Amino acid sequence: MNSNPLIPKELKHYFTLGLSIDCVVFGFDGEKLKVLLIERGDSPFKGYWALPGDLLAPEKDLNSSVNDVLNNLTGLNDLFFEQVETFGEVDRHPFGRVLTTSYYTLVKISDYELNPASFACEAKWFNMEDISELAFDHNKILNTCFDKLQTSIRIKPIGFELLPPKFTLTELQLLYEAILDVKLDTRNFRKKILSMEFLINTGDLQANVSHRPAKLFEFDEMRYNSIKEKGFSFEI
Amino acid sequence: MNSNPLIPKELKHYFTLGLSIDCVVFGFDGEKLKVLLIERGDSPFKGYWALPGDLLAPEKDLNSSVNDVLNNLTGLNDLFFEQVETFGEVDRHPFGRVLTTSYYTLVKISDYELNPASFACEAKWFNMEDISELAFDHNKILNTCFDKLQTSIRIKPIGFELLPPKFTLTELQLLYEAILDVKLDTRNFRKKILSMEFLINTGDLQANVSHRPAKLFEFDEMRYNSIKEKGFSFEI
DNA sequence: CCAAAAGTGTTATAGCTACACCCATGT
DNA sequence: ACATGGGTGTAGCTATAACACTTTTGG
Repeated sequence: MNSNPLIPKELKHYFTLGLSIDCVVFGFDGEKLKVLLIERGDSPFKGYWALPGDLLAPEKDLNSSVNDVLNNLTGLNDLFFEQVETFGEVDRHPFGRVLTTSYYTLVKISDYELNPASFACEAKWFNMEDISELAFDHNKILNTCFDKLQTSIRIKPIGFELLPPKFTLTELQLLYEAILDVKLDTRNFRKKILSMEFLINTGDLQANVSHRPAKLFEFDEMRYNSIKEKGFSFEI
Repeated sequence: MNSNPLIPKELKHYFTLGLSIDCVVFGFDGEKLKVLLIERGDSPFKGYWALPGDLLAPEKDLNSSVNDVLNNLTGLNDLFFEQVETFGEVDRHPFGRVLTTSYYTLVKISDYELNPASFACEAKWFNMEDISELAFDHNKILNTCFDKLQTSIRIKPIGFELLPPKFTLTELQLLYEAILDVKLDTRNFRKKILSMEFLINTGDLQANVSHRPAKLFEFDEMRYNSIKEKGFSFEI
C-alpha cells in the first residue's frame, strides 16, 4: 500500500501531495465552440460546475490515467489528449495540497450524444463564451487550455477531431472561425487547405439540404503523416 | 505537519505522492548551446550527471519554488522560467512515486562564471550535443525542454537572455544558428531582426578585436512590449 | 599590405490579401 | 421562380530566399 517504499524517513514530509488530473473537453456543434462540464455533487464547491477531473492513483502513470478519469466521469473513450500545464498554488484546493495537471481533448459531439444515463454525474456542454464562475481555479485552467488550443490548431491538423469523419469545407471553416474567433475568407481558406493535399474528396454529397449540396471530405491521416515526414508543415 | 488537514480518510492513499522540480538551464558561450548539469552525490544514480532539481515542499507554490531550487543548487538567481511538462510514469524514480515538473531557463554564462565554491555540488556546463546518459529520465526531459526552446525562440524574443546586455548582430545570429541548428543568411537575418525595431544601436563598438569592430546593440524590452501590444508578432 | 570579420542591396519567387458572381438543390 | 448556401479566379502586394563584394580594424 505504500507507494514509496525506499524513501528515507527525513523526506516523508515531502510525500504527502495529491495530484489531480483536470480535463478540458472541447466540442463543436457546427456553430460554437463548446466545453463539457460536470456539476459537483460533493464539497468543496458543491453545486458548482467544474472541469471533469479526479485524483491520480499512486500506482498509475500520469498521462495514461487521463483517459480513465474522463471515461469514468463521462463515458468518453479513446480520445487524444494534450498535456497543457500543471497548477500548483498552495491554496488552490481548500481541503489540502492538491496540484493538478491539465489536459485538453477534442470530441465529435455527434458521436457522444449526452445520454444522462451514461454519466456518473450531471454533465453538460456549455458554449465557451457563456462559461462563468467554475469551481477551484478551473477558469484559469480553462483559459490556459483554450490558449493552447488556439495555438495548436494553427500548426497541427487537430481540427478534424471535432468534426464527423466526413465533413464539408464550410464546416471546417466555421470550426476554425469559432476557435480562432476570426472571420476567414472562403476562397482563401479553401485554396490553402486544399493545397495541403491531405483532404480526400469522398465523392459523396450532403443530403437533405435545401440548397446546393456540399462535397464531403475526409482527413487522410496516412497522407498527412507521410508529407509531414518530408518536412511539410501545416499552418493556418 | 500534515499538509492535507481536511482530506477524508478514504482518500489518504492518494496523498502519498512526491513531486520534484527539474530545471534545464541553457547557456551560450558564443559558439555552442550549453546545458548546466550537476553530479549526483547520493543514491539513486550516484555519480551520474543530472538536471538540477529537488523535491517540492508541501507548503510552497509550484512555480515560485523553481527559483529557490535552482538557487540552492547553483547560486543562480532571478531568472525567468518556462514550465514545460510534467512527467509521471510510475517507475521513473526507483525509490518511490515521484512525479516531476520540468522548466527551462536561460542564463548569460558570462554573468555566472562557474565558481565551484558557490555551488552546493559539482556543477558543469556541457555542450548540448555532447550530453550522454543522464540520471532518471532526464534525457527525455532535456529533449522535451530543448524542443520547447526551439519553438519558443522562433516566436518570442527570448534569445537575448542568453547574451550579455550589449551584443553584436553576429553573436545574435550565431545564437539562433546554434539553437535552431541551421545556417542563416547574414543579410536576411539582419534585415529581419532590424526591421522589428526593438534593437537599440548603443553607438559602442567591440574592443580589442583584430578586425573591423562590430556595433553593439541592446534589446529594448520597453519598446518590444509596446509594439507587441499593438499586435506586432515576433517570428524568425 | 594582409588577414579577419563587419556590413550592405537587388532581383526573382512564393505566398497572402482582397474581392464578386454564378451554380445546384429543395420548396 | 426564389431562397439558400456552395463553389470558383485574378490581380496587387508583401515577405522570403538567393547571392558577392567593399569596409574597417589589428598585426
